[in-house]
Amino acid sequence: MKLSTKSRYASRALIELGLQYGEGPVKLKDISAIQEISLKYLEQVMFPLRISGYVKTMKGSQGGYILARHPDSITLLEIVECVEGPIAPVDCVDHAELCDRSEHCVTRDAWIGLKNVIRNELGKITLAELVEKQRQING
Amino acid sequence: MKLSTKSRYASRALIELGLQYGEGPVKLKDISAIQEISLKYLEQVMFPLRISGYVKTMKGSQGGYILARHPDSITLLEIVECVEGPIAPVDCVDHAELCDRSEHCVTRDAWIGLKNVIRNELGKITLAELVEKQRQING
DNA sequence: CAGATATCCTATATATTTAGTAGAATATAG
DNA sequence: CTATATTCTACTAAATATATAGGATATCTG
Repeated sequence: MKLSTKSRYASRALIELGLQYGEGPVKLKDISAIQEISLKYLEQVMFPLRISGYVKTMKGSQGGYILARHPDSITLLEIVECVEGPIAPVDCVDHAELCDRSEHCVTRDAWIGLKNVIRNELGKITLAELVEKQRQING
Repeated sequence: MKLSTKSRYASRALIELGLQYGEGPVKLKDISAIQEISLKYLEQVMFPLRISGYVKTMKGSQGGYILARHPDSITLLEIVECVEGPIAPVDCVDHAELCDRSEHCVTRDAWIGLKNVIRNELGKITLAELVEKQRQING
């Protein structure tokens, strides 16, 4: 039951973008330095976030990343599922056909319940909240 | 955010033991056949459950496994954490010292909240409930 | 006591996933 | 034109997951 570094890096990167929301593009190089994340790896982590429309980019000098949506409208669930794929503690939860016993499996029902509480919890946390907390910490 | 096969196999194996609770030992060979789990792998999965006192074993002919505790007193959380180790979506949740920024990390707070809802959900589900549902399915 | 059986213990193997690294191509500001 | 930043593709090392294998040990039964 671990999140990969992709979720963690993506969350922290988007918080950095949130801190600069409305103030022009932020370079990955800067995020990489502040958050101590490999630049090259961060580029890959950001890729699906761009494809899914959470961030926009501008190439070239003075380019960088900006949030494509208001921080209020982005949840931690969206970030995690975007970079990590759909959250499901067991594959059969989303794909019953993977296992013969899915139709009459009591544990599967438990895993479905688990999936729901995880998604519900992460869905309640918005990027805006995280950014605001970060602002208070930064002072 | 995946559970390993250990959690899934352990849960299903303990349900089988629960179905026979009070009726003598159950052989892994039988569980292996019913649940379609490799016998040799199942032996390894059961090991920590014995060490932690969830099951007792009897060697030799007519031997096998029995629950060492009443199904009412065993939760899915205990089973999962026994075979898989403590549940924490990110390592820093249980070990703040792993990361310099733990003290002032807003994402870590979110991961702690996530850990809590996961453990709470799994902690509410008892083996007895799962066994009872399985009985109804078996007819 | 002998033999069948089932667990116990340790070692090894394979496949997949994770977490990066590397380098060249593309686009843009100045 | 040049420096800069993203884009795209490929590759790799390490860790983890998922087993398989074989022999040792203990126990019931005849």
